[in-house]
Amino acid sequence: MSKKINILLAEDDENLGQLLQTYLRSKSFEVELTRNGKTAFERFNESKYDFCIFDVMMPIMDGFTLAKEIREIDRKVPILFLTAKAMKDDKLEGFSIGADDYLTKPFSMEELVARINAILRRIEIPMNENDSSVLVGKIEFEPELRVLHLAGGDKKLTTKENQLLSMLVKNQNEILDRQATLRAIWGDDNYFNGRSMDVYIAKLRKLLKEDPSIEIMNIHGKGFKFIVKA
Amino acid sequence: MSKKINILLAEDDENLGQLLQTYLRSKSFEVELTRNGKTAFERFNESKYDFCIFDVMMPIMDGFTLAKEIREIDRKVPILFLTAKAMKDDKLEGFSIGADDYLTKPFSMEELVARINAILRRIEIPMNENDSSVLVGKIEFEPELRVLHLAGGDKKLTTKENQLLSMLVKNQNEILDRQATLRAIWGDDNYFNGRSMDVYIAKLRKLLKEDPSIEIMNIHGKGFKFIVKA
DNA sequence: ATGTTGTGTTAAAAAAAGTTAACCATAGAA
DNA sequence: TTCTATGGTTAACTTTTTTTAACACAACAT
Repeated sequence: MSKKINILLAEDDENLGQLLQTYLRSKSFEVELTRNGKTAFERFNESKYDFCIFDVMMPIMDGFTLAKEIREIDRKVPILFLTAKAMKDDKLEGFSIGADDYLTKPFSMEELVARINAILRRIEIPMNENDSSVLVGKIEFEPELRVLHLAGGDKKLTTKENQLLSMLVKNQNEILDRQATLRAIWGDDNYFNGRSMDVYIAKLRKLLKEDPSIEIMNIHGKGFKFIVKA
Repeated sequence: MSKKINILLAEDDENLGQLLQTYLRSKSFEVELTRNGKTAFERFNESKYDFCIFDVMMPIMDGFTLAKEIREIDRKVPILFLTAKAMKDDKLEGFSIGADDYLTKPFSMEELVARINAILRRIEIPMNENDSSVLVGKIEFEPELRVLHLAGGDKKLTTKENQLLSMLVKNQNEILDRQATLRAIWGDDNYFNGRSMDVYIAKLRKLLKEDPSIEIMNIHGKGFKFIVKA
């Protein structure tokens, strides 16, 4: 659905760094790993990150200093500290810089992800994709408004029609997995939901047949493929 | 000067509750104190709060349940838990509900305020708006006064019309969950209340139809989505 | 080929939502 | 007090949306 979240991770401990990167990637985050505050700051200025995770104690430039630097050029990007010391003063120093949270080592991966998600819920994730209007073949499709602009006039789509067409278009020229789609839209991939989906495929084919360059192709046993011929 | 932050505090311990309220007020927060989850939920639906602080263990309705209810109708308002138990499971349960932070008793007042500020830094505090007036499309809506300024003249809204429109507007462009809304406004989501809600949706559509850029869209089986077209 | 499973399609049934009006409770006016 | 205006609920009927059924056919396996 939404774009992947970009995380900038600064952790000098080789093992922990790798572990975090691997785990977070498995949770569908984009993770850039740096080994100290200096390089982290450089990376921050080169790319756009949605989230920062900094170890407090690092060589060359520590996490607090790094955060302070970053806050001067970006007062909103969320920062979460990892710290070995559980001292209260540290906590406060972190927050006064503008940290959003901190975790004391050792911590569980689940808790880290839970906290990241709690913070992310707050912020507006700027999506570049302007999916307010998509041109599919010759037909204009507005998923947000659930409208298809056909030659004969606008056609309002129902909830299910809209969801299914959205997924097809988003994965155009790729196989849209049958089971995954059923779970995504119907919540469960039982037999009847499957038949229901087939009914909607038929409806969409009928709606889109005014543009012969569009085809919803069935991949036997796999799913459907939305194709727009050149 | 920015407007005061409105905090909804739910704490059954008389002493701690008073203490927190007093301290937070001294820090220039507006604090509403409630003694259990049930009344807190009612208060939440009546007014607008920028921040929630909930004790986990409370009579009648506990903090987690309260948070779960609130998250269904407001997925953004920050929630911080106060808990006596330091059990890891509890932490996770809290975060998965969408908590932003938690503090284990006993905690220091300074740390509480530091954490509140850390979280508030993230969110857009809609302060400038004399939240007594919202512009929705071309139509001005004053939830506090329960008035819609229509082209033909002012229209006084009934309690239910006002509550429903408020919730729709507050969650505009997002799905307003049918069940959650029923629980929030009608207290219970039985069949008849559902039909009643549909009647009010019809009334609101009729009222708002003078602005064609406004649409109350039904998401079959889920709820309604208040949309203002560009 | 033959049987089995998956898909295409249309129609009927069921569920959800839209709409209008009748109904009911209650608070204030007469 | 009764009457009336108001807000809210229930009822009745309509339309829309979704699911299930039915039957035909295609794809695949044996």
